[in-house]
Amino acid sequence: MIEIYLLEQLAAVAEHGTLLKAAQALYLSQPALSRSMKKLETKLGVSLFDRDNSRIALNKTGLHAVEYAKRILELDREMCEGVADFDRRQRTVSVGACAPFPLGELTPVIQERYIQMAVTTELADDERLLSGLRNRVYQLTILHEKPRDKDLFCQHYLEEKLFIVLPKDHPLSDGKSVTFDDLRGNKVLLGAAIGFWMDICRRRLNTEDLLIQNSMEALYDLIEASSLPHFTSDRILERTGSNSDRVTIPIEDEDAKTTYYIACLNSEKKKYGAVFSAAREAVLRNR
Amino acid sequence: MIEIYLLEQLAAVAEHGTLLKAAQALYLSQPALSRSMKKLETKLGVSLFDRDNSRIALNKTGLHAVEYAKRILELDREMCEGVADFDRRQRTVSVGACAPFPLGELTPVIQERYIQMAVTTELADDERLLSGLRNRVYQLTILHEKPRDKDLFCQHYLEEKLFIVLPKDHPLSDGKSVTFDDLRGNKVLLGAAIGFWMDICRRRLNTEDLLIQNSMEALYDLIEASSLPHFTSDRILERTGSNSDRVTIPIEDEDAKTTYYIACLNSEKKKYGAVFSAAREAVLRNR
DNA sequence: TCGGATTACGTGCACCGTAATGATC
DNA sequence: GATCATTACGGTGCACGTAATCCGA
Repeated sequence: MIEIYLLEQLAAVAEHGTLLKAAQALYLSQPALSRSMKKLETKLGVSLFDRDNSRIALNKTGLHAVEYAKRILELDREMCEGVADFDRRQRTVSVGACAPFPLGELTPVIQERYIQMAVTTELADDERLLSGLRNRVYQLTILHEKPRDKDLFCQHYLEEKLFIVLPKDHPLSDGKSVTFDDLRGNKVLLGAAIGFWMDICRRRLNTEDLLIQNSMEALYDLIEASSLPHFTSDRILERTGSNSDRVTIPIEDEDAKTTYYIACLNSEKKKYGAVFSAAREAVLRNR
Repeated sequence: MIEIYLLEQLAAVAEHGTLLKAAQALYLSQPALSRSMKKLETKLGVSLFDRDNSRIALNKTGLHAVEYAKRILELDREMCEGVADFDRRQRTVSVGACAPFPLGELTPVIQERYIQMAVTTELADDERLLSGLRNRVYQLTILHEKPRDKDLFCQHYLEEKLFIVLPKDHPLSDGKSVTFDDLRGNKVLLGAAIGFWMDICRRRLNTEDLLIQNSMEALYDLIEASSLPHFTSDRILERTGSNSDRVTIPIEDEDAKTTYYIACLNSEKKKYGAVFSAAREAVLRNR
């Protein structure tokens, strides 16, 4: 068996052309390299260099050996990274969600159950969520539609309904409820990270009316500083309460209401059982 | 970088289940293995085993690492063999031929020119000879037809004519020459290793009349001990002379005469230039 | 004379073995 | 008590460095 350090040295010699330069690059003395290359030759039982008493050059066999060396070194590197990466993934729960609110609800539940685990969260569209589950990019996902796939385990989580927040003097502020069609033509402030709600807004309102803010800071500042409408939801209102300076009106369209589901691969159902039961309990407590 | 010896030890532990058994298999002490596995873990920065204070078992990350280890070890082994093999091929000329006589002529010529080279020879049919040239199974071939391929270099070598050797009292022994058709119905002794001549014999004579001998010893014994006809050629007669107890008659059919060609890949024409010129000289000397 | 490879010699570290200890069945 | 892993300690081989030599442009 040829040890890795010999292959590294061989690769360095191939790269730098002379023993001296290779030795410098490896922080090694020339004699050490010279001996290593000799050792390699005796171990392999072939000569790898044309020796000119004052200069060495890889011969054909040497070049062939270098190709092997590179492949082995590459694989060795890949192992170092790959194993660490695999280990990290073992200790990480990656949650993909279609919307921010249920993600914010679920994350602490997971953290609590899997103390030693790292939890990473991400918003993504439905397609990426489902493919991510299969690719093991996500271990858990929050969806707003029940997936049909037999290989996924899916549990009902919670509901969310959209509201619009208007200034008191807004023409629509009188009604008990509004529709997306009523809102059409009004500029609306909204955050960028709202998941699938963005699709709904894009479909039901005019694109040019959507004042999308990448930073939540900016969004809150603009809400505060302007009299522009913005969205909220029953779930958010439960948390923060409504602003008495404004009027908060439900949106009555069907697609302003959604049901969230938690899903994972059937094969990992047991592994995340604690999450599912904790989520179920949390929902019941909330009623 | 992870050294090979650590990977070998890891693979052994994976294979044998316990440190003790693995250590025995590796002719190593348990403590040495124990330390090595710890070293591996610190080098990779992950834990590879579930330690039960009295028993260790690979965890998921460990199993993952073992897969890498196996691949690297396999590649390392492949390198050891592959490089030696490559080197051997560099120093070997493999000659494929369609018939034994020109092969016997050419081989010493090559040996003489390439002292340090090993020469291996082989009889094969035309198809294998041509594909073998391209696959680098053969570096040189002796053919009895000029190949059409543009990527092959081909040089005229020598001619050979077939003769039949008959007992003096044989009905055909009077004539100046015979044809295959004349011979049809007569049993004939012949060796198995006669290359493409066997095809000719099969085509022009009855299969059941061909008394094929795998061993040349057996063939010569049978020729000596019987009065059965057998083949020879002008080339062989030049060497051995004719037997005065028998009658040696030329076969006049066109396919009892052949011309041999030496061929190699165009790309290797220079490499074997010495062979081609030596062959040309040998032919001229012979005239 | 300088760049570059090899030889000779001494050194330290890293890997190994033996012995002892710990832990589990 | 048997099996198996770990810790402690002492030994040794081997890969390294320094110094010296050799060779060719």
